[in-house]
Amino acid sequence: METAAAVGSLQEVLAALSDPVRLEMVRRLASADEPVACSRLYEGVSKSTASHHFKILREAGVTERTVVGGQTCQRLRVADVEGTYPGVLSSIVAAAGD
Amino acid sequence: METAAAVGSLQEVLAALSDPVRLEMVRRLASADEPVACSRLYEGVSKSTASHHFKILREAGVTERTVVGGQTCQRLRVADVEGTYPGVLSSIVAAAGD
DNA sequence: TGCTAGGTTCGATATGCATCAAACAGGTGG
DNA sequence: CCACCTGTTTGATGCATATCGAACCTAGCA
Repeated sequence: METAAAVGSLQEVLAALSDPVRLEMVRRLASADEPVACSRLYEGVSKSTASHHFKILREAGVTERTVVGGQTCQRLRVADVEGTYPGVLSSIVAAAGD
Repeated sequence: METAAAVGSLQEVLAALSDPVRLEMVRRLASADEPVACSRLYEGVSKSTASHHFKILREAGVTERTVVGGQTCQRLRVADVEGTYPGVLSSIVAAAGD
């Protein structure tokens, strides 16, 4: 199982996904299927707010911070979350994807 | 599709399920698979708080209020929610069920 | 007609959280 | 070395919401 942090509690994961800004971030990460630069993941909020949301997602174990070519990126921990709560992340992303 | 109210937005549903008290209510409703009297659905909070949570769940379209033999009961709208957001409710309940 | 039991509604409180601007940090490229 | 670009941290602020007690409603029942 990867390495670092474990996926958070189901409550944490659901709370993380229940915010519109964060759900959109996750949706974009899921459709990209690779690490994405922070700045590509949000619109309409300030970067400090976005950074706050990144932290929530990270602490819930839904995303991970990686650095790709000097760029700070976020990666969706699909396998870890699906392994812990099968179907939860995928069905939510599918439902959000319209 | 039943009749009355539509299932709420995905955000509403996730927000409804992200509270521990409400998730437990849903978990009990799911395992019972039939309408359950309000008083059987919670512990540790006052009845006014519980009623507040019932309202949130109802407004999210997750549950429905029915009266069975003079008893006010809550029913999980499994089919409606699954029809709107396939897999979301079932996978969350499964994950919560440990 | 009361009486009781189970839910709901009403304020009131308090904690949480989303949001922002400003200051900070760490690379990259002139 | 110095600006610049990106993301994070730090307060501060305001709104949302979880919580409670008390009052209210509504059936059933004696």
